[in-house]
Amino acid sequence: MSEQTAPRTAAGDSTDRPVDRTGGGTGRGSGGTGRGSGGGDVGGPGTVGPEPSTARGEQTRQLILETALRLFRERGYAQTTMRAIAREAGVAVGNAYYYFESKEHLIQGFYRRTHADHVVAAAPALAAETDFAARLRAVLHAGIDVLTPSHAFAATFFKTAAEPTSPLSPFSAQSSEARTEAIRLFEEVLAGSTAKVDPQLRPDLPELLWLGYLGVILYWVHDRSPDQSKTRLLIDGAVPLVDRLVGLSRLRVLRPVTTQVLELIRSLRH
Amino acid sequence: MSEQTAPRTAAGDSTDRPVDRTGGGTGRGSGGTGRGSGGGDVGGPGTVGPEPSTARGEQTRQLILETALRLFRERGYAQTTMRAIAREAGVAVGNAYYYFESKEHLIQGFYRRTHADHVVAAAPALAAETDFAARLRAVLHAGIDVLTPSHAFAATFFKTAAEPTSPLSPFSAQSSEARTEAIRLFEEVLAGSTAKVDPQLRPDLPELLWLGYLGVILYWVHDRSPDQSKTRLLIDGAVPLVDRLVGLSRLRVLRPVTTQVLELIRSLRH
DNA sequence: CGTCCTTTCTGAACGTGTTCAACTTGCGGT
DNA sequence: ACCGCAAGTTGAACACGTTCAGAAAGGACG
Repeated sequence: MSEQTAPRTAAGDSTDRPVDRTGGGTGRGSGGTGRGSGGGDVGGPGTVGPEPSTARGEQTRQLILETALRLFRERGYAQTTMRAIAREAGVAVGNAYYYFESKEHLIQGFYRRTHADHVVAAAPALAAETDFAARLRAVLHAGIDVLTPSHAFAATFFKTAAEPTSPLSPFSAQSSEARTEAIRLFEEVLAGSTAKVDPQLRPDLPELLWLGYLGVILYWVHDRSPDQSKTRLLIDGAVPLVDRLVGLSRLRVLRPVTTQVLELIRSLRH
Repeated sequence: MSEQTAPRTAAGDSTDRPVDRTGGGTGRGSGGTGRGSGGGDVGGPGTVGPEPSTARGEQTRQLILETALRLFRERGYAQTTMRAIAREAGVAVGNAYYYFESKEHLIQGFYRRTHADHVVAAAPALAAETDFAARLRAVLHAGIDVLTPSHAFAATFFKTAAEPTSPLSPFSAQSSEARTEAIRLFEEVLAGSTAKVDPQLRPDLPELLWLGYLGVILYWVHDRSPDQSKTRLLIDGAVPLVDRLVGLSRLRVLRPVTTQVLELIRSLRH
């Protein structure tokens, strides 16, 4: 998809144009859904793509995104056509492309919302628990909880995230903001816990935990068991192991192994 | 892609038909490319999809596949259109669909060839070495060696393999044959080695090594370093760790952990 | 009111993967 | 020779994602 080059041959002419239909006037209520305007939240460089709003056009943007996500959930990603999204939202198909670079980019809206929900769902446990394993377990389960209603269609597009060239890849530059935010959640898992961690492991651990979370999601996507119950088994089984491993990393005897592993990981990161 | 439902609305009529062009007659030499015919190699159930050949039609099939793989390598997967494949192969576009269910299914031909090359490339080392780590390392490097010329375009479609609903997924029923074959390679790594493995781990180890290989490929796909040199680092760094881990699994003290991990994995497999 | 400008919005048109009804071939039977 | 008849082959047609030249809104300034 994203490696297209757009050949452009220019053949037809089509001189005449019907011209009619001056906007259907879809009513459009005024009251907002909260969400303070302000408009200064764009901030740092490298923010997400187009973001071309300076007025009530933001409403249109929301409307299109809302409609798209609803249809994705109702019919699935592939079954939802851009034409259908436009029709249901009461706009022209080109308008959707004014706000979103491509159909895939609509997914980023889904990511953002999902992450926000994840943070909310994890908050109570993070406020109450201090045990590392319990905190990690709660955060992982919260993530799957939030994702669960979307399993059927989420699976079909998480593949695009697996493509390296896609801007939706969790490793892409375009996702760096979302990635940092996600890692922060695991930083919090660690920070609020009583776990004693090898100091040389400490700075890298949140990112490693996030990578582990990606692994869980990868499994979840492929999980065909009812209610994805096996993913729950995976979490409950893996967390104690990770906990034990983190604890063991402080042992004198294992120090060399820890060092070796960390150095390998660091050399591979970039 | 593969979750399409094909709406079918039937609108246009188009009564007339030009009708002309009675086959271009592309010459087509007779000599075969070897490959004993027979036709009894279909064997077990669940073999790969259409497979509709009973004559020189097999030649057409080969021609189309050959052309497709060449174009993929020359221009990339997305840039190669089905029309271009058909044109270059000297057939109609519909003909390609007679032999291959979809554009994606052409990829399976690539998989098969790649795996065959992998086996060949790994053979010398497997014949010479007996050390487990050396054998594993050689097989992993051989896999990447074979894949390397295709890195640019392989990356763009390995994503489809990540989609659970795709028949190209390494976990799908349609891939079970390819999967079994790949695992056999790691079985051989183990069988020909002098390594002493915990007997409870032994039966599962080949599959786990194969999973590890998939992980290496996943990293390789995302590897943007020149010549994917980091993937080589990953292999050289991870193999000794795996080797040590396998060795440690026999220790009395670690027995419970080994058991626990194996039970988790078995419960997750299905 | 008119004139410029930017932002928003439109829908026909393009190239793509895929389908399908009809056509051509090759071959065994009579 | 003729008739089937299945395998092979064709290309127009379809729905889709995406693009683009331009129309409509909405200000700000005179």
